[in-house]
Amino acid sequence: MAGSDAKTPRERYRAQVRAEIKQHAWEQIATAGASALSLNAIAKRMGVSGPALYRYFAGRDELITELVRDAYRSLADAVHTAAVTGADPAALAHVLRDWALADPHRYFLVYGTPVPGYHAPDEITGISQEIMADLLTAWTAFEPDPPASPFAAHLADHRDWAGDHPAPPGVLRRALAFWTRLHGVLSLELAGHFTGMGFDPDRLFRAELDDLVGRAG
Amino acid sequence: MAGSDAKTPRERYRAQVRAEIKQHAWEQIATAGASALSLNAIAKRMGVSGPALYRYFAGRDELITELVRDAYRSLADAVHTAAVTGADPAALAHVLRDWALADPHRYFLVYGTPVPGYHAPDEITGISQEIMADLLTAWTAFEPDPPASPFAAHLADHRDWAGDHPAPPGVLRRALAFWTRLHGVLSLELAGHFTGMGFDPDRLFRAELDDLVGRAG
DNA sequence: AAATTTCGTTAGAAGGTATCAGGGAACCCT
DNA sequence: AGGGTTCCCTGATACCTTCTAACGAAATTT
Repeated sequence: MAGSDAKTPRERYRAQVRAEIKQHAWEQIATAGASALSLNAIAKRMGVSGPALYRYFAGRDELITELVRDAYRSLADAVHTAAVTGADPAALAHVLRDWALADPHRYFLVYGTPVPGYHAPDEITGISQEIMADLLTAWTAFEPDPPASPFAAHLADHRDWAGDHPAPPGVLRRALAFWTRLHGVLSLELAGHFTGMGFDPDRLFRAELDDLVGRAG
Repeated sequence: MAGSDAKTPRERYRAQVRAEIKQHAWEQIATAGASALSLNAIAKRMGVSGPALYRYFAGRDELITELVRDAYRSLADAVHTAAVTGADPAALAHVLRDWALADPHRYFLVYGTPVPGYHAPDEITGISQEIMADLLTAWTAFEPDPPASPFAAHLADHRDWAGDHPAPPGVLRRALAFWTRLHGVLSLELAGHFTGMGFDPDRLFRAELDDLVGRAG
């Protein structure tokens, strides 16, 4: 967990209660989604009264923001763990898919419909860049210099999202397609848009992945 | 609008009020998203008291379900209008993109994070098949017999979603990729995940589209 | 030991969904 | 045209939600 090494007992207690609140929040989210998250219900389940939670989170929004951050962090860690052991893009794709299927609501918390007034803090864009960096590295190792294209050139001219990663234009293009295409399949699958269509979502995911890595889809 | 040809004055009045409620609902959704939709606020803006709306909709859920249905219908009509005038897949893609950009919250109502207990009624799956049929027809005209693949064969064996459309396996594969890839780009763009990344989302959309129709991406 | 900070409580405002009882208007039928 | 019926709207009510404010108790610091 994050920053549980506190000095004073008060801070330790505080961190522990915050963690407990978040855990209950995750359980609620996993059950009924983020929109059903209720501070009151969490308080009731913790055996304390509603307003008590406001000592630990400024409000529902701050709690959700923290959960989004944790979810991003969790995904970035999963991807990074695989990346440092030399995983190729296909392996990273399955890490992503496994992470998404493990808790669909968590995936939607990160990549789903944006909350009305919510705006991602800078820390989250930083985590997003971490994921992108691992993706770019894996793609560079897998296919050092993919064919260029006008759009790839455009990406090379607007590479804010790539940080200072030295990936060539073709790799930027590959990593971006990797992200958007797999998200397209995953989000539709998790949202249930494939149910009743008959085919196997896992095979679609693999087919799209095969397309990305150059094999026959 | 739908079904405004009623016999009795009572039914005409009823249909008109329902339409007015839905219009206010759309304004609210376009402003702050579906989660911010409030029956009370609609009633207030219409100059009537809260419970009055329950004569016209059983509750918030039924209103949202109706809005989802209307949104689906709107997209299907937009696609179909283009399809019957001989639009190719690229033109249909831009119809989809224009429809999505015209009201992002409406797009998320259809393809966004699913509502907790909500399950799509059969009518909606029917509309979804209409869209698919237009897609399959356009792809068949554009590329009558794309190369086969193991996954395309799987699709041909599980073609519930294609109704009785006679599209060959390769076309099924094309139409599915068309849907998932464009949704991947669009949903991430509309959710704001590209803001701050630097590149032009429209160019990414076109690049993915070029990839789909066989041109160099 | 005293002062201060922190915590959790109850009370309450503001707003939401949804149900119910009743009055009154509108419609339908005779 | 009048009588009966049906439908619509309102206000009251119950039960949620987030969130603020004020108070008392407990723990930490001085």
